[in-house]
Amino acid sequence: MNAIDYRKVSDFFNVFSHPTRVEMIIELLKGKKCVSDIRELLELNQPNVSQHLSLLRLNDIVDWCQEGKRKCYFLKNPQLIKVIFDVLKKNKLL
Amino acid sequence: MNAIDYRKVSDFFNVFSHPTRVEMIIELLKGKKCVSDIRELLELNQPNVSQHLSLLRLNDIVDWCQEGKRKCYFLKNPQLIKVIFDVLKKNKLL
DNA sequence: TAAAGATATTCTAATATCTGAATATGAAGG
DNA sequence: CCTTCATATTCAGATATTAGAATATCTTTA
Repeated sequence: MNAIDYRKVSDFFNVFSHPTRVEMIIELLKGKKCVSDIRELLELNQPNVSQHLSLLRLNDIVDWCQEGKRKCYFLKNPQLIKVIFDVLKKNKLL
Repeated sequence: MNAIDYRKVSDFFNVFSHPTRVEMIIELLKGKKCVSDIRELLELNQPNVSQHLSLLRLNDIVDWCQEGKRKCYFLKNPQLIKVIFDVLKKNKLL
């Protein structure tokens, strides 16, 4: 009973295991952004942005809302992300 | 100046992005263990354990000491790991 | 409803990662 | 030193992930 789901944990961390996604998440920590904002900020092509966002979506890290023609992405639980990144900062990992 | 090294961050998270390594780390959180202890606990073959441990070593998550014929592995910064996993627990991710 | 802009999906090639088998290295005891 | 036990490294095949091109799907507005 109450066995740890190691896969669930590793899937969560896997979201953060690519530099592009880390950068996306750090940008989203500053506030909601639409796909083309992210595309320009990170200087990536659109499908690449979209693919990484879809992984973030599937892992419940982000959600989005429609704003006109744009889809605006935001962190579902910014507090969680903030806490984790603060821990990294304290440990000189960020 | 002070640019974030996204690769460094993603490399750190990558360590935790495999269920076997998550399980290893959780076991090491309970205390120092030698390779064969880990092998038996996780029911893995020896090279596999060794490979995952080497990744943990290269990323400065663990260190080891010789005890007789055995190599005993331990977390370099258990406090950091503990804090991160506590955050996960609070968020029902663990 | 047609057109245009914004985003998503699919596909492919390149690359990275994982596993397990074989082999190598290193330590302790005789 | 030689043997044995413990661990590490190397290698090859299988699998997964990534970037980018081509294409499809929404959404809004005319």
